[in-house]
Amino acid sequence: MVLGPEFYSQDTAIVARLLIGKILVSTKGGHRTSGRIVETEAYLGMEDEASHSWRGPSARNSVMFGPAGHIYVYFIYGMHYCLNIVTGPPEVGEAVLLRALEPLEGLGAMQQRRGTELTSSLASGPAKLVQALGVDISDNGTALEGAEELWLEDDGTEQAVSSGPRIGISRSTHLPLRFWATGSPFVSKRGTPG
DNA sequence: GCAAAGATCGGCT
DNA sequence: GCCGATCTTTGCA
Repeated sequence: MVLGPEFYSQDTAIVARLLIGKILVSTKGGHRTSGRIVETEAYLGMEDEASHSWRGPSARNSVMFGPAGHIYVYFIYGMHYCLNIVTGPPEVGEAVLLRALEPLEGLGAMQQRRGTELTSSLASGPAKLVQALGVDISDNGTALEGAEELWLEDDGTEQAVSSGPRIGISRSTHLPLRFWATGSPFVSKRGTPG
């Protein structure tokens, strides 16, 4: 089944945890590619100084203050995009960063886009999964439900989930808002724990 | 206006 | 484990 707004409107940390095991599907560029989400991070509103939204709405983060279930894509480090899903009520500006996928469909297209044949390197990082699925800034602000190029599915898989501090940030580092599929070899490297 | 940091990755030591 | 690539956004003058 395809997930709808009532799913994304829940508490952001809950959504981040529930997203582990769900399937992200892309048909961009005429290739069907998909992967199971194995790692996410929650980014909250003004109490979370690591979140783009903590100082309030701006030109870049405005999508975070829009409807839940929409996509927030941003450009970082001069060369990478990251993919987020807007969550919670619109006025607080919260979202979940997708950090890693286990590749399922369209391995050939992913290998071509990523320039590697190593399955464990195709989508094991936030910028990697964006590249593997052909996502770019044109997806910023689009809705997941009813989309023709990018959406999420639930195939009923039950997945054990671990949690811990987020990666690659310098503020609010103590918050345990990172979630990953316990024992999965497809999570991003810098987050070692099982 | 300018300077610095940033939710990263890949290559090299 | 460290470093450079590369450019947008933000903070401060």
